[in-house]
Amino acid sequence: MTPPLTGARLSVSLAEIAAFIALVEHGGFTVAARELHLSQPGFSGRISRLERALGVRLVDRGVRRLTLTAEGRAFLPRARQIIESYAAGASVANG
Amino acid sequence: MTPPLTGARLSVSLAEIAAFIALVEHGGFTVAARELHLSQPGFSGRISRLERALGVRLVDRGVRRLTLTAEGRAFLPRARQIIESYAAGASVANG
DNA sequence: TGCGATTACGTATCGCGTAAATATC
DNA sequence: GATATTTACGCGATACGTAATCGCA
Repeated sequence: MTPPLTGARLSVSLAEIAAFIALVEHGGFTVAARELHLSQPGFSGRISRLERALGVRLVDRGVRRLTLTAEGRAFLPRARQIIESYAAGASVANG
Repeated sequence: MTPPLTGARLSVSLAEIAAFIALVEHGGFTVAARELHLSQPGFSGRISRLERALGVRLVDRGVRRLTLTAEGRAFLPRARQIIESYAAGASVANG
């Protein structure tokens, strides 16, 4: 019925998951934030909230080139699935 | 990159999507609310916010037996996919 | 009339922006 | 020393619970 969700919270919003994808695709907080029309601290907050909800670090900070943790790499395809499913559901819902 | 998302908002939380699934599985607001340890108005709010974010009605109110709208039926399998993907991603993330 | 869902409303929490601080190279 | 991210902090918005109301059979 309801899957295990080992320690993870459901308080996550799709905006936070989309932010993580954007972060990876743009290769940095600054660019991704600009792309999402968000301030840098606001964007950083979204990533932090996602990590806190998952109880795990997704990205390695302080490196010139952005790198994901092992958990981040593992989570990325799932994140894409989530957004894809939602987009499909939304388009089916309102035409 | 970022899918179309026709009019739908990303402000949706997974808790709201899970609420929709619980509503269907338990067949009513009252039971589903109790099952999620939420007050009835709180639960009703979650469903309303999801509908507002999608810009579409998911359930037919005022009917003795709970019935979904066509959009609700279409959205349901996507909702399940979303929660499934998140559960998979979360378990992969923190073991 | 009775049960189920919504509305009203107060409160606590959250989310984001501006400004300041910190860290890495 | 410059660029990139986090922290501090304040304000506006959101989410939930309690209480009251509405609606349908």
